[in-house]
Amino acid sequence: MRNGLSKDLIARVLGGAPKYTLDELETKFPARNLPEGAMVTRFAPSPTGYMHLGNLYSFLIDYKLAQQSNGIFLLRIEDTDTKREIKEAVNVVIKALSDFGIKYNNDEQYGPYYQSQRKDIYHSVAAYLLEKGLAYPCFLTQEEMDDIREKQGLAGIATGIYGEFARDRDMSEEDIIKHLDNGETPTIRLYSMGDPNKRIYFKDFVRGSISLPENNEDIVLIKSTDRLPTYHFAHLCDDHFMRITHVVRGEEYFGTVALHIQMFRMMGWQLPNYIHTATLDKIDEETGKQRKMSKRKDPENNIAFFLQEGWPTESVVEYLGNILAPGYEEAKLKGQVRCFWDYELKPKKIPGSGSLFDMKKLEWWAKEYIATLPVSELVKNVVDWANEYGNEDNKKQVADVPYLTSVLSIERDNPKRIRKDFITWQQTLSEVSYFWDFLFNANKEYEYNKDVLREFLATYNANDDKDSWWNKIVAVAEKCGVKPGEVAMNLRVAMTGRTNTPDLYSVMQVLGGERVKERVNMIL
RNA sequence: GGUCCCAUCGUCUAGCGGUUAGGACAUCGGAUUCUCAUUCCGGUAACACGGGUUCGAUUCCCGUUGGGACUGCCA
Repeated sequence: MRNGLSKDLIARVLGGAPKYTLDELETKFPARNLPEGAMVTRFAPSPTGYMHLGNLYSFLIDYKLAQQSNGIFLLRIEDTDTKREIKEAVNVVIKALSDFGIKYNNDEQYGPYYQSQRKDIYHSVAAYLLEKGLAYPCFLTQEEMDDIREKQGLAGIATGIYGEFARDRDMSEEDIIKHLDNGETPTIRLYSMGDPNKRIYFKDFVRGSISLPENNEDIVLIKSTDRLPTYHFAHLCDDHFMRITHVVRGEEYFGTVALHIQMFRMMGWQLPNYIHTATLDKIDEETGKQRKMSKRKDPENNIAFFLQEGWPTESVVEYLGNILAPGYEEAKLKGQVRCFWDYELKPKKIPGSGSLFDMKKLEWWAKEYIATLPVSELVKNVVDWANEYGNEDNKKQVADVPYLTSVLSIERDNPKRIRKDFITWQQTLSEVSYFWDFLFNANKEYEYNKDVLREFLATYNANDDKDSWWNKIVAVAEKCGVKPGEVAMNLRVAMTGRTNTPDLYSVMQVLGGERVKERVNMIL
């Protein structure tokens, strides 16, 4: 602790007098009146214009915890990095939440929810700290700090502004005034009294009891460039005054917990519960090693990728849900729960080690999910996808909804035996492309038995039921001296250009008599 | 370099001192009177290593190795 600054000096240092006292803030943002056990969580992304899988993983946990405890889930925009701000980026965040069916409840009383609009709050808390001698203005320039870091690096000691390197820690009011008169804007730094030789103990919901060395860095609380708070200070102020009970964040924040605990204790505020999640990884193609998913290298790390390719968002939720709530899949297979939102997530079970993202397993979830959909829902999803993300061909495919419906209805009547070859909305359309003449490619390579095709045409009647249709195939086979399967295969290739298709009779019914004849004649 | 986290089949995991180490995905076989898909049946496949503690370690402790995160006026 150092000498506290006078009120006038605080106002000069902060660029204005604080608007609130601590007591006023406590009254303005009172403890929430919620039932026992209700969790208040928040998703707090910085708006970069890009939402990655880690974000999704994180807000799924946040939302789930609030949902299952009858708590509250908030969205807070961490837009304090003015250098990196990107227009429209907030919309990307909001769209991501809504695409995945997540609703947030930003009740007005605890707002605003943009950190850039909460300056009064941060400055009021900073003023309190300045007054108590728990923080101080620091006039170190970027160059000076770079020098310090370099020297520390050379000496092999921890980098940062601490101890003897914290030049302005105990600067007198007179000197502070001199710097101010000189037109300099200070950063506000924490006056750290931590001793790295001592340890700080805490409980993480995922990792259990942990201890870390105390923090002795005089970290920046308020930046000089824009007078906005750093992450650490915003976390302190916002998670306290928004009355967040459970802070879910990536493991990259794990090392800063000692600092955060130090700050909460300094304020005499109740510490939130921490849940530090592990990374989502993949195997690096160049090195063959496991590594965190990367924005630059991995297109599938971008949530938008899954929307563009038409993955059912529900299946992505199921897949990630099973990772963050191990046991979910088993419960679902046993019929104990219908979907992820019915399954209780136990914070202690959230994995503490990185998971490899497994596209094959996602595909399985997607197939399973689509197979449970009524045809009308399938059609709706495919149509919506095509209109938003599809190419011109896709849009033409979905123009005739009744026809699309009959195409997608094939082999869907028996709930126990629904085909599972649809993975994404996009892939669904390409899977059935041969049903549209403008996409149909007659197969010229195949060595047709043209006698078979001629014989078939001679007796074909589009109105035949399945049995009569099959009986005719058998008859053609006998007449031509081949197996019925060969007749079917000749027809299949002629109809679709492919050797693998769903039930041939159904395909031909949907195609219709005219098209069937037309396509056979194209070969003959 | 410093600090911290993690470690069961290829992948995601169950296990909480005594189990034939279980499930799912993937993979490989077999069955299902038209291919494929589906469905059903079956198989291959794991406790990183070394020390302890214990009558007994996958499980508890220590070390090694391996992987990861952090080390910014970014979050």
